[in-house]
Amino acid sequence: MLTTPDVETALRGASLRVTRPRTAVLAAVYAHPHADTDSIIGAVRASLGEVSHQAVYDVLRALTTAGLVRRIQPSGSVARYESRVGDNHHHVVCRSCGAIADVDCAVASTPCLTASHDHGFTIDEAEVTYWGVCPGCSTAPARSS
Amino acid sequence: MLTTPDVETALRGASLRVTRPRTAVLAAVYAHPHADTDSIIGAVRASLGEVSHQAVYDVLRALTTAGLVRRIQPSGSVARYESRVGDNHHHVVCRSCGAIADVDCAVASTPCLTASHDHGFTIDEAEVTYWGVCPGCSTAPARSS
DNA sequence: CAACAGATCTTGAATCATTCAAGAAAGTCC
DNA sequence: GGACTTTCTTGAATGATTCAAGATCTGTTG
Repeated sequence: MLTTPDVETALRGASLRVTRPRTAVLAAVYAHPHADTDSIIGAVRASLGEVSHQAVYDVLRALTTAGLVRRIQPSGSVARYESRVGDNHHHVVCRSCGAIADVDCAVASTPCLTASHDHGFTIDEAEVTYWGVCPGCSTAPARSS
Repeated sequence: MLTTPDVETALRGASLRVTRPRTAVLAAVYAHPHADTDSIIGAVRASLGEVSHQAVYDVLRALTTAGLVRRIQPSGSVARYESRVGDNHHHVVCRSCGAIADVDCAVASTPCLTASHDHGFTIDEAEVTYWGVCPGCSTAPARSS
């Protein structure tokens, strides 16, 4: 569990002003990895009372820009946020229910960055998304059938 | 260049009915790799005259389901489609202008699939997205500055 | 070749995540 | 404590994508 002072320290460390919405949003991202914006809004409101969705969007963008959280968005999904940053890990996404789990890359640090200079691009990150079916959905038949 | 008969053969091969919108959409995807839906609608209308956007959406979904085209959607981008399927290749995306280029995976066929059974997921695909800056944007300063 | 059945296209509206804008409120620095 | 700037609130707008109902066309059978 992350304490409020921890969160405040993280914010100040990133030269961000410390406000109630910000501490609550950052704490929510830590508490609910891979949560979408709507879930985060819900979590923030549960701890602070009413907070505008716009504030949450703004805060998430500020935190993402500052590098305190990472935004991920698998195809067909809304934006999701996580607090694990800087440790080159990847994600498995369930094709059936959309669940996301972390996966430490088997290969060293930056795996497929080997394809580096193709087409003259200057590549700075390789993002890997594994697609499959989660344990829950592989036993239970797909809801849609 | 792909001829109309080629496209029709591809459609029939996938057990899809051959209609004008479908041949035009499939040809457009072949002609404009990584085009977004709106561009495809434009290309289709250029060759057929008026076609409803709904038809294009339907066709793209049918083609995607049939495996004739692949849908890709990097974070923050709208859906894009490409005709290269079945050859495990990946993409480089320019952070500045959103340009997309193909990258053949340096590693064998299914690169990072090594992380396979983490969390009990049954993984069937590993999708890699390289993020960087394209040649054009790396020389010219970012438009936004 | 004609007719049938079902898939596919057209039209028009709705959804929903995200963003824009303007003013009020709060945080930081002096 | 006060001024200045950033951030939050409120309310509306945007835009890709989807839903729905009816008309039309394709592939197939008689």
